[in-house]
Amino acid sequence: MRFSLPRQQRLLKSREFQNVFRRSRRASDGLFMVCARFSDQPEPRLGLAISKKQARRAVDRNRIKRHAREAFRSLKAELTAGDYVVVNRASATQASGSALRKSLETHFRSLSRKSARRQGRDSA
RNA sequence: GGAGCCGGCCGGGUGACCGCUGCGCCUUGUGCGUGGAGGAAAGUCCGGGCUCCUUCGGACAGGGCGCCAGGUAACGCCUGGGGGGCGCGAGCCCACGGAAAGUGCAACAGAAAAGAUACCGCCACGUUCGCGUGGUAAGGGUGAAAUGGUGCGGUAAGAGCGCACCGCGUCGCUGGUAACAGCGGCGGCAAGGUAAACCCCGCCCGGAGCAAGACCAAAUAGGGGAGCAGCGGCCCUCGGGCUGCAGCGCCGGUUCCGAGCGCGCUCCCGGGUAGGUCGCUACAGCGUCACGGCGACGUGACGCGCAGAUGAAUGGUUACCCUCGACAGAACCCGGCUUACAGGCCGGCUCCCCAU
RNA sequence: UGGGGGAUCGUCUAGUGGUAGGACUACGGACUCUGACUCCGUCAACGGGGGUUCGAAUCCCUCUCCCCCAG
Repeated sequence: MRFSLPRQQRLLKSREFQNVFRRSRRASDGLFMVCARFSDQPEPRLGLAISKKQARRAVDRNRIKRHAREAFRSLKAELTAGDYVVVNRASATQASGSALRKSLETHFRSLSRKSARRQGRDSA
């Protein structure tokens, strides 16, 4: 099932998050920062780092996480393999659902494109 | 028709496709079926269950509660009643025990802030006409609060000084389980306020919290050095073991005592690690009916199975409809309280206006 | 998720029921030829709401915000 998002394609351990944060490409705006570390694993994987500091209410955190998962799931097929971590900024709490989706999709695509260019240059 | 009071309830709906997650099933596949947030899941303000800590007993601290009766596992909650206050009313609100056990406090103002006194006054006497002495607390004035209130009598002026009514205290009777109420007698104004000041009285309370705690597997370690090690008995492989007293420690997050428990002790150095399972949802459970009760609630019968994640699940896209959707997301579980909340529904009741 | 602590001038703080005090800063003045130092003065606060009390920063209830601890 191409559009599914099982737990194997999620980042769960603290070590895995540290691994991404240590060396990663980043894209950000007022709503999110997305970090990506590319590797030769078969599928792209998603990690969520939705902080309580930036989204105080549980409802807001859950909403942001749902939109992040959904955006990743729908775009997964066209993304380069690697680990992606989504970090929320303060204004994401007030943003509408469609704005969150749009921002996330932009970040995922641009990071994926950068990696494709880099890999092309390396092979050439 | 308008204004208002009380109680209860709902919290977008129906499909399609793509996803997440618990459980079940089998033909184990990216399969099928089925379940999947709240009335507050929130704040963590109370009360319990559960788990561990030796919750053992007592004393003293400390904390909480506070009209009466009942409900409940328990409560600071709820129900009914009493008293007080607000409202025309339906109704609403109240930390509502004790000031005659003791201690403290009351700034400023005021004569005086609690067994003390007299500023302006009033009255009598004296007078050098300035005032002095004595009586008095009705009037003025201060203050948040001033030694019962109103009226009549009384008097030099006054005063519970006397009387009536009210208030207060006390005794009795009646009603009520009680809080309390009513009636009657007596007392004769004493006993001011403040207890969300200390306190007294009565009742209650051990502490920590599922990151509690239990289990499984793996790995690592089962060390090294220094100092000090009372008295007695027994065993024996002569180095230890068991045991009594003494001693030391714990006595569990307040302390002490008793009981109890543990024991070679103290210091220094070194090594070492984190995965999984259970706890985890079936119980003070939910619904309907009947019975008891004014009610909270209880009892019985029948029916139902209703989230259990662990970076943490309920979403996305789309179609249609409507009154265009508030506050807000379970994390061990219940009972309350408090706070937030678009809009709407149902039932009962009060007041005002109009018509008949 | 659970537990604990806190909120007073712009900043750091004192204040256990009776006029909110101090230091630094800011502003004004004095001193100086000018500046610094020093001295004098001024401005400025009890997180919000409710209750108890004659009177609340202080006592009680409630809400909001901030910080810390436990993986």
